[in-house]
Amino acid sequence: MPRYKEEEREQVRSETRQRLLEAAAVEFARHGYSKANIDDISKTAGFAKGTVYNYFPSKSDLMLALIEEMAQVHLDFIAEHVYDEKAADRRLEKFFEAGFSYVSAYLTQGMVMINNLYGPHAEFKLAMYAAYQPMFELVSKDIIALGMEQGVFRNVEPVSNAGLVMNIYLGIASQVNEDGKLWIESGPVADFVAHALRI
Amino acid sequence: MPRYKEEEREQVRSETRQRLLEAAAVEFARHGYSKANIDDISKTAGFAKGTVYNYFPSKSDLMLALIEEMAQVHLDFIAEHVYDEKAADRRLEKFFEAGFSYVSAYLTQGMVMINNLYGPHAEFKLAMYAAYQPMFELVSKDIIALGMEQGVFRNVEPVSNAGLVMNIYLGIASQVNEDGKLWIESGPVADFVAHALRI
Amino acid sequence: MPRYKEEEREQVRSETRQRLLEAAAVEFARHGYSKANIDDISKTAGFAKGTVYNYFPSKSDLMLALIEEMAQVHLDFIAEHVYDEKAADRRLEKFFEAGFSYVSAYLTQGMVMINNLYGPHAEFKLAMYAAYQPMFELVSKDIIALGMEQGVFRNVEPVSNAGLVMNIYLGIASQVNEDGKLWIESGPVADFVAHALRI
Amino acid sequence: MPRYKEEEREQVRSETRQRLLEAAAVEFARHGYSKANIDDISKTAGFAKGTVYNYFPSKSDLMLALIEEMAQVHLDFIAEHVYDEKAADRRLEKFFEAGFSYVSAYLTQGMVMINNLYGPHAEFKLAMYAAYQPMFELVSKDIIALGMEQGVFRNVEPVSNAGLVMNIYLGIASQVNEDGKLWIESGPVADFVAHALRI
DNA sequence: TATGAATGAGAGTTCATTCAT
DNA sequence: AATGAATGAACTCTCATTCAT
Repeated sequence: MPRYKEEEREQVRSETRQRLLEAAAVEFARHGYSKANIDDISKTAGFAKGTVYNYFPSKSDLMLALIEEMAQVHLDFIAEHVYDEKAADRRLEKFFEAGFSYVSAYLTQGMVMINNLYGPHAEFKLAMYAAYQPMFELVSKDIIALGMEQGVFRNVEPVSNAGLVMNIYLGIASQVNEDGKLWIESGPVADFVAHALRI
Repeated sequence: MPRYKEEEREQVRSETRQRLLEAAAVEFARHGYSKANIDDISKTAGFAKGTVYNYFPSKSDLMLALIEEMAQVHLDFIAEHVYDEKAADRRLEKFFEAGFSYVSAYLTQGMVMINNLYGPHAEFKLAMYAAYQPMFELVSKDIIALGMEQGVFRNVEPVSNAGLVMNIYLGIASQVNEDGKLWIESGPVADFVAHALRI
Repeated sequence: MPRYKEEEREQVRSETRQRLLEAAAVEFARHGYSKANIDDISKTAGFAKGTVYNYFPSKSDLMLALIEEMAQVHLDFIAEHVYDEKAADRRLEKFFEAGFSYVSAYLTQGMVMINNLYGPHAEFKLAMYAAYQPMFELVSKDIIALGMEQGVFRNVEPVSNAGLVMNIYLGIASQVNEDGKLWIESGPVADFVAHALRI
Repeated sequence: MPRYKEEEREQVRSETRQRLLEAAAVEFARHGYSKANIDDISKTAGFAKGTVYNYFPSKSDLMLALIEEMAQVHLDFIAEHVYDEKAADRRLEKFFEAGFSYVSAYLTQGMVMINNLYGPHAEFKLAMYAAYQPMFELVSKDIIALGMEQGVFRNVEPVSNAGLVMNIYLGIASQVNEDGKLWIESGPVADFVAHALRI
């Protein structure tokens, strides 16, 4: 049996899919979902128009797949840094630090994230909420609730305060410029939030 | 001279324009800028397609006009309440209270504001920044800087902290549901921010 | 009130619609439903592509409207001649005579009729059956059953024999060539059927 | 010489070809020629897309090959039964009986036959006429002309009357439902035609 | 001032066909 | 002999915009 051939094919498919997702992020970021067009996405990925449809049934499925992928990478990126620390206030700092690094490093993905979160497509908004649930929990449990246990944060409602923290993060993240610069650094932001939460 | 006729005509034009802007808000909110269509906007306003073009040169000019109009109403609404108070911390409370009232009362306008702020159209984003500059100044000067003068807020950078406050406001405002409900009330939010700013 | 303008508009719409239906018949006849394309239909009618969609919501709705229209004209054409006669056997002759005239005169419509009746589109086939029900009844009641009453036809089941007569008509009609010629004339066919039905 | 290997390969090719033809019949019957697609045909046959092109140069060649094959089977099926009888009127009965059995037993092939005969593809229509010529001759010579020789049929033009008989057969055959049922049985039809031809 | 018929560029999607493996 | 990834022409449908009335 041509098992070797099989694997090779799988490899090719996987790489093509990845290139398409990256190209989709670029185009969605540049023009927004509605104005981005499949032809350009394919071309950007180095393929012909039809190839997209060998991998994703429709434009919106392409976006949904991209959302999944982005959320995973984003979470991994942040978690890796946050869990380096044990103290909740240090974790808070790391959250903003890593978070801002992410949007600087992944400019296009960041824009797509923001567009979906605040944009008019209910379908994508819901998919975002679902995909970002783990990150939300990281903040509410492994930072805020933890800080309360550790006695560094005052007694607040972890869920709604996690909401505020995420809001602040995303609001600022939405304002990266095209060089990956933000109008404020992670330090002052963490500071602001720490003041709000500290005992 | 038929001055009286002139005024009457001016009156009609003004009302038609207003109805078109309101209809535009409804349709832009419902479908987003790209998917909203001129025909539906006219129909919603009770006119035929061509009428839009008698008032606005293009779809994007319609949006730009709407941005102007919305920002004005929004600012008036908030200013009216904020300037009722003299104390900066009370003004902060009023800011969130009035702000949340606005997005509850003006659901469609609120959605359009958010879509433009966080959406992919650079042109509209810039127009938003310009149009919301006065509100930004209200926060930085007449709330934060004032609070520092009054000795209730610690010594912070007024501009960047105004940015944070606006971020928090807009981030939460972006999550109104279709009944005008928000996931958090203005009290806790003002409280969170007050904690962050208070001496 | 601009009643005159209104009527004029109605007039224009009606003519445009008619031209589109005729062009559709031409293109559907020439290439079949699937291969016929909206662009060519519009062009044939002397309009741009988009105009079709100002009159018919979709390609298949265009076909359905065409089926309605054709069936009406077809029935009127045949009924006019058949009801000239009182005797059932004369009516039978007239049915084939007028029927064959119709397919000669309305070449494209005839082809579309046949394609729909015997083609793969269930939706169109059903629409055809519904639209041709009146003609079917003309044959079963006003020819066959009548002939039995008049004592010129033997006692047969009117419905299934009407089916056979329609089959014969349509089968032959399906073989018009592009000059409107048929391989057999109405006389021999009427004769064949008369022999089959005569006492 | 590996003559034995050669035969084995020939065997495989022949079976694959047959399976492809059967799958093509299924898909052409279900969706019509234009909407049927090569991918589904291959999948239905249990092969990958490319395989079709190892056997048939194009989609239309696949249809042409299918037409040949179907006409052969169809003729054999009918001839086998018709030539059992010696008397022309019995042969006529057998013709309809076997004919109707064929379309009941070979539902998909029957549909493809009808679609091609009455459909918009001139190329396929011509191929059908050529492929069904032998059956046409069977009717005109070995039934109608024979019946005239035997003195059971009146003196008619064999060719055009064979046309009528074929028309009747095909017209009725076109109305099989998906269970293989027809709206009329072969008896009454043969009877109708016998009446038409009998002295 | 308001209308709505007509336009045509543009977009998503399908799919016959090719070809390297 | 069989595979299936890639291609790109072709097609349906949408809609901002124009303009004669």
